[in-house]
Amino acid sequence: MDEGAARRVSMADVAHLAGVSGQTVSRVANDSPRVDPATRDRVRAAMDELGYRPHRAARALRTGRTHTLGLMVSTLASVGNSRMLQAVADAAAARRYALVVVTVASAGDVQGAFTRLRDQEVDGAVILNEATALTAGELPDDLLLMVVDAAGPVGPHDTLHIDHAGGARAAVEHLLAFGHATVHHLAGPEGSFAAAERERGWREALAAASVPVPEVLRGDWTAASGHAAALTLDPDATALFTANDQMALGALRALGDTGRGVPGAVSVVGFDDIADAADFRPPLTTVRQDFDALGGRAVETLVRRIEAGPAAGAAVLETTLVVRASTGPAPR
Amino acid sequence: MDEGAARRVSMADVAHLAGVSGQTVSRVANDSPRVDPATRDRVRAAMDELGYRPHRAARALRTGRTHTLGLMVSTLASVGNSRMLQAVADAAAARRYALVVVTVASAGDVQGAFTRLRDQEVDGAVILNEATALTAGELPDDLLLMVVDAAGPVGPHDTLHIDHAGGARAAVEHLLAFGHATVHHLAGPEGSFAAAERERGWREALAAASVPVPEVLRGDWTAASGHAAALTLDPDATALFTANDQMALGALRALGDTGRGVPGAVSVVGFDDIADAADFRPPLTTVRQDFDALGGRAVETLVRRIEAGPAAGAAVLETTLVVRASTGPAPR
DNA sequence: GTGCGATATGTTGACGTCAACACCCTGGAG
DNA sequence: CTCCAGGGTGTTGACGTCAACATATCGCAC
Repeated sequence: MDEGAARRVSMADVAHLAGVSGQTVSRVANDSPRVDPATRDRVRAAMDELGYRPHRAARALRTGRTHTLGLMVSTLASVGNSRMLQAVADAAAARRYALVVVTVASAGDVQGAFTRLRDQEVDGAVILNEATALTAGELPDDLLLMVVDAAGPVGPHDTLHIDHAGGARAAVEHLLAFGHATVHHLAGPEGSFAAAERERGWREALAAASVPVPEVLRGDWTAASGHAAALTLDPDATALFTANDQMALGALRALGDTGRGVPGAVSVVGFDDIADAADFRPPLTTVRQDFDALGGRAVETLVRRIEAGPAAGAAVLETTLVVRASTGPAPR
Repeated sequence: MDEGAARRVSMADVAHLAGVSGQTVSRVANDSPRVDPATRDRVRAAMDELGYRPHRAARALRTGRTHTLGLMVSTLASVGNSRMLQAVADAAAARRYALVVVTVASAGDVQGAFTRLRDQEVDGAVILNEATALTAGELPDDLLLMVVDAAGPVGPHDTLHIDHAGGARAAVEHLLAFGHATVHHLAGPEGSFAAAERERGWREALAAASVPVPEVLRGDWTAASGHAAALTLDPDATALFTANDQMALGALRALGDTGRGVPGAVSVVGFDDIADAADFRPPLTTVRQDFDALGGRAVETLVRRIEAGPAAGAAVLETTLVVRASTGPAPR
């Protein structure tokens, strides 16, 4: 009776022990209501006794669904992306979906990344549109996608994004309220939706206040690029809005090294509110985006599509301004 | 002939088009040598024409292997963990393995996390032993694991870790060479292997130099905890080794706020060399660990075990000291 | 007592793949 | 000419699950 090799426990084993058919075990495993409570208990007991766990692959083969989500991201080096990943991972786990991560090394690798998603047989995927600058034409329509950081519904896909522009406006208005003549901007890389939106919000706020619009500085989200860009900042500038916190870190160093105190000489506002921002010197005033809500919402929408069906839409999440010590009145 | 619903392309379809049996298609798909080159070309052409992709689930069902790796991690909020994830994801992708991420929310959730890994039917998993403080007793032996940051082979499992102690020694020796009377230490949380090892290296280096060992400060890897701990630093301290860069960031702020210049009054060394460290104020001297090598090595070993077989071992990777501007001579 | 609906359970087969085995050829040795 | 080796290919069946259909049982209305 006792087989040498430990064989996997299958439904048939459970069925045999519980004295029912395999189909009934299947029904119990899938919470079908069509099972007598007494039978259900008996089957459950047999499952526990044998340590039964359903076989994902077999289930996937039969049903065509893998109960797996994908996450496509360009890099995990940026803190924002890491936070998103964590949020998406948690949200997926809460819904008992697995999460596979696909990184897209270069812009030319986007189609390869989609192929990898298809190979994984994911039921759906969250696309972090950061730096990959996807156009509708690049998005396949044979995959169920939730595109984070795209302007509106892209083809048949849902989209979701933070209100980058609104957050940027709030940052600029905060600075203008301190009496600064204008606000300079250290933008993110070209081709990034988030960078473009934040820049747009900055422009709008300046325009609304009828204030001159300085030339834009540009970085690539890294602290190093922020440092380099800030070294070229107009000597007369008194207020700087950087498109993310890490570039703000670099800017703070550049300003410090050139003898311009923050916020004494120059006020600085970042974007993201990464965990470290409160410990920058000085602690950074920044625009907080709620990564957990973003990731949760993305997964929620995706799962609803998987399990229910169509209805593409777009959603926008609000930001909040977190005021710390890097902003103050304009020097007189 | 033309079915309404788009049905998946299977081996049978390819076989039919190429005029061979399904088995021959299978052989081509798996690079079996037992196929006539002409036949192989014909099958390949048919695959391309139909857009055939093998069905992972069916393959997994048949072979019992999913070609999927797991990564278990406590949190992705720390930059080090994110970097590891990225490295592991890239290494797995290079070997055409999928990667599923499992986060373990609390210490009590460890077994739940293993269950999730089993449910995913992973062929093997990389365990980042950060903060979860796994003991051998907690590690299941029905999963193939590669434990990163464990002392030696754990049960049947391979292990791998950075030479934390060696890196710490190098940091301390660097500071002592500047003439500091001793070096204080801001350690990581209790129960963390990395934190314990770094602390050990610090102690060893002090002992080797016959220098007094100050009381240890302790944080939880976050910048905020580093700030709080550093506020309690001995006023006479002139050198501080923090167990990671993010705590160093907090410490830099605390020192700055209490009027102690770095490196004028106090020299500081971190650990990790995160991307931002070069833009701290001042740029941080730190111990670099090569996350890419670590992740690559972990995956490489794991895959070899999966595809070849046993032979548990342990490996240690070296660190390098990166000297920047946060360290200097002891004040006289 | 008959008929019928509702509920509970069982039977069959197929999802796509690949291992094991069976078979057919070709060519060379004896 | 026979036999055999070995390469190339086909046939069969099973992995574990679940949808569809079939069957059994019960209660109740007529």
